[in-house]
Amino acid sequence: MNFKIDEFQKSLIDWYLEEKRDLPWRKNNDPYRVWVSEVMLQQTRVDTVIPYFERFMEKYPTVADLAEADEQDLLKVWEGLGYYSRVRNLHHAVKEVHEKYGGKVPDTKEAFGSLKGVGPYTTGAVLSIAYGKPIPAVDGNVMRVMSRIFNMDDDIAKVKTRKLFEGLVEKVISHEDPSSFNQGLMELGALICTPKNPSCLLCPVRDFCMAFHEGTQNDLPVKKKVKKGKTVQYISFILEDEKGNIIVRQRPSEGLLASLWEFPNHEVLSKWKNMVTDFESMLGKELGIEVDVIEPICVIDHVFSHLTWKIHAFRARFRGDFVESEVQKVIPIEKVENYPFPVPYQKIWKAFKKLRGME
DNA sequence: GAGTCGTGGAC
DNA sequence: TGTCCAAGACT
Repeated sequence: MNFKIDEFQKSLIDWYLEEKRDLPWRKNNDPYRVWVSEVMLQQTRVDTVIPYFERFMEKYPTVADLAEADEQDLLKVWEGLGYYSRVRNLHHAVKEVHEKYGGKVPDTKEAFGSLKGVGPYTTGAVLSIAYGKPIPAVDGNVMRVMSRIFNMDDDIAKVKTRKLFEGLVEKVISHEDPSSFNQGLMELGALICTPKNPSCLLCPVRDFCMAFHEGTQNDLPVKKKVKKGKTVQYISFILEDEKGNIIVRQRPSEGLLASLWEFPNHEVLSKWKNMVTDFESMLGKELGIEVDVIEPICVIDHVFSHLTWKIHAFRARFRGDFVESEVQKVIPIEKVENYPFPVPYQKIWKAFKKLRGME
């Protein structure tokens, strides 16, 4: 097959300019705006991101606004979007841009690419879209599209393969319009060159595609399967006093769901005889209060990328002097939702409200 | 290089 | 219910 680069570029870019979706972050090319969208879109679907992006840009329209933001407020805006270190890293990086670059997002690979949370993909995406730089932006879409166009069976789960594709894109990227070229590859992957049942008959670069030529498009890309993680059981109490106050606590600042809030809980240990009574007495000693379980709320199965939680949630009442701290508080029931909670605890809270007839 | 780090939608 | 993800980065 005779692969003419300029014809390939034109076919892809013409198609993109004609068919691109009208998405909120495509309203203009403000580098900060593009940057925020790219961070939100990491491993996250477009439909999920849209409402979060709108709210985020309304609350933090500029670098200066975000630089001055409060960490807990940011987590609340990000609540439910997942991969919470993204927003912490973004905050850190934006503060650096604010202080070190006077609020102007740097336009070089070296400066922008060394910011926290900005990897090879985000570097290429932001610099090509916002500044028109011919730098590859290789994500899952691009690897799928390229592996089909060049009929390559390299395992796209490997870092080495991403680098291979970056080298390839460098050779074929348009220097006229790098933005439309990069976005065109991704848009093609999202709309036409889909993981399953690609719409090859509608594809603008079908004539350049070796996999279509060979009929191998359904076998590509090759990706090693990830093994699913183990299940860990937890027991959790929503603890109320007579006045309707609730105990909440903050998770550690590093690791899974860092700095988000939750209800008191503990992993169910195999040495326990009865998780309800064992946790009841353990919590009572730990917090210096009397704890009485009232009734079960629900059981939540929550699947993460690498493990599963099974949480047994109960209503309970507490009496005595609870000692508060920065990470462990008694708050009025109507203020619970001011705190950022991960989804499994949101579900428990919702079930609790229903049980108590609060909705 | 292999784990860690979320969530909800499609099939 | 199970599987595979979706515009990745960090350790």
